[in-house]
Amino acid sequence: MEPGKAGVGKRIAKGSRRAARVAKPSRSAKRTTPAAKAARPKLSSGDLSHSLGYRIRRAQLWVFKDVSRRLAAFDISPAQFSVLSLIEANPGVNQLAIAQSLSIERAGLGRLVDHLERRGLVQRSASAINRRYYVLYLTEAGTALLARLRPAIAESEKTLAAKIGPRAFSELQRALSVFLQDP
Amino acid sequence: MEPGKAGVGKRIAKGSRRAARVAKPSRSAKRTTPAAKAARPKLSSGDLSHSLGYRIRRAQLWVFKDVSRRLAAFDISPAQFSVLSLIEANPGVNQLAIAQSLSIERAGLGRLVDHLERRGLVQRSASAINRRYYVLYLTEAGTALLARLRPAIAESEKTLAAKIGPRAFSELQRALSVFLQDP
DNA sequence: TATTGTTATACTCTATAACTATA
DNA sequence: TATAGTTATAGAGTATAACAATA
Repeated sequence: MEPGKAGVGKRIAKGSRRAARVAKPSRSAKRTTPAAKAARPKLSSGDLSHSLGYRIRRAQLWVFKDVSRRLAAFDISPAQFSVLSLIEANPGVNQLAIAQSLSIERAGLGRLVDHLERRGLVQRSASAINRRYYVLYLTEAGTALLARLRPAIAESEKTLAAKIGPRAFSELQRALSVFLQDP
Repeated sequence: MEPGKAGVGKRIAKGSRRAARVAKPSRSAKRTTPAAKAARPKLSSGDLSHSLGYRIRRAQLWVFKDVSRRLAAFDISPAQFSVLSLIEANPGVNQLAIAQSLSIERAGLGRLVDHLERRGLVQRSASAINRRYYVLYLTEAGTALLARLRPAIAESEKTLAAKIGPRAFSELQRALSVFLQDP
């Protein structure tokens, strides 16, 4: 069958009014279902659930959702936490080294550090020996915040370990350690 | 130390010319380093490498990079592959069921299905019994493409298994299976 | 009134590319 | 010529919010 055949691609504009957007504040949405969601017949996941990529994505969704929720109490994202941790472990690093270590684009990392600097968590100063570099340090505020973030991360892991069992948790940690080497 | 003190936040506009953007086509960039990248001293990852979230992200980077590269040969993303797989395993599903099963927003899924429909891989037709529904089926082209995608995924997993060892691979699969249950 | 799907908006990530300043 | 960093841009993904059609 060729692409674009047999009724495929019809979809007559079902609601083509636009540009209304009056921002009516009342009638606050609740478009996520309360119940009647459990009453739906579950989908077969087919081969998908056997694929490693799918499983890793499920794991990431689970773990990141919980970690993000806990870090959000400090207005910090997982990526920001990683950067703070790396700066603390390597005082005076430059931005490119962090970007490469975390597999983040240097442009994106620059914006991220901008934000941390504006919040007074990171000090960015020009290197004396090579003026192309910015060297990064945690401020006292950054060090203090990081000390409060770590227990939040630990709480998250403890919760997961309790949910899946400490044995399964440590096996998971061990199995994932193969990815810590170079990419 | 308060935020915004002691030289923090200075950053004197180091290159404030903008709006040049002439799109000179020659001199094609090569801004990623050829060598001299191995010569850099490696960063200490500090506590970060012990955190589960960090390990899962490393794993995801590794696996998705390889899978994406292989699927890109068919101009398909991992998310599109998942949707095609789910439609094949559940002919006649509606969009919301897929979105919930994959933890994708329904708005984003709509755009994704739009794309697959335009390529003639998915047929989207109105349900006869409930006219709010679109029911989704793979076209013959979609079925045929999926049959060619699966070996690409299998190749990727085989490559990883060879790299880390079949024992480590199956332990990884088993350890990750705890996330297949409900979130 | 609740549900399915679409559209719009915004914000983040990612990936490129071009540019400045420096080496 | 190569490197560190910034800026701009475009594409995805995510998260809301509003809306139409339908139940």
